[in-house]
Amino acid sequence: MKDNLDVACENVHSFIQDTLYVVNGKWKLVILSILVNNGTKRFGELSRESGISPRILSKELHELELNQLVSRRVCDTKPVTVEYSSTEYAETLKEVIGAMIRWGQNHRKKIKGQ
Amino acid sequence: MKDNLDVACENVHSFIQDTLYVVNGKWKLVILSILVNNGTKRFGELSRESGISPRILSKELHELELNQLVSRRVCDTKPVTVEYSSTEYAETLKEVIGAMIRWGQNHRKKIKGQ
DNA sequence: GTAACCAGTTACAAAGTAGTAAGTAGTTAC
DNA sequence: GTAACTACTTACTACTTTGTAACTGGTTAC
Repeated sequence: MKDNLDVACENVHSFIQDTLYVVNGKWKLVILSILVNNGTKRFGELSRESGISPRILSKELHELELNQLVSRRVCDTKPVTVEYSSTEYAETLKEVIGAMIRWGQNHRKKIKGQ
Repeated sequence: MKDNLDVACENVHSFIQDTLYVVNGKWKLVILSILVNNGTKRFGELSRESGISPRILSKELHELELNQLVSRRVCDTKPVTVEYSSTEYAETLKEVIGAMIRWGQNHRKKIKGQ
């Protein structure tokens, strides 16, 4: 026991909680997966593509920025636009995001088959 | 773009949502990480070790059972005890759980260093 | 000046989530 | 019979999260 994951800590679950604290809610990992996979997006693009309403999107992006997972850049285009990108630190979440994408794909297959 | 994770789907984020739908909330991944890492636990043990109150724990275990991630076994001991184990299907979540544990560890290190 | 586009924000309502505290039910030890 | 242990369940409360709809403020095109 305890060695089936390459971690041998007694309170392994506290690390899970730390991670969940940062990427909590319905949307943060969705936003990050879009930015990490597809690159920079504007506010409106993100809202349309993810289906997140402006209010929520704005809040989530603020929180992601606080945790240095997303960076915001204002462009002086004719109607001002704002670009959001995933940071270098967000790249460290790729493993988590990738694992969740693969599990979701597999799970959908499993559910369909039943 | 789009090839930095080994998935090339337009709506990769919908798979994330599928996964989140199954392991949503503050506690499901914590419970699973305990069962996957430490093996079978009784109801009371799980409650004490995780700090989850009986009400919530009961609810979460029911939902995990519905999704075939946890199995319940009643033992006819003197005061009846109930054993909860992670299922084979839960093993497929190891990648997700492991990734989150490693990220949590790394993140805690990063926060401390700042 | 009116309409349109962008990036939000505000007010409000609804729904979901978590927690506490106490109770139930069955068995056992004294 | 009373207390204690197990595994829950119930009632109630409080808080958080999410959503909708409408509005702000700045710029441009007609």
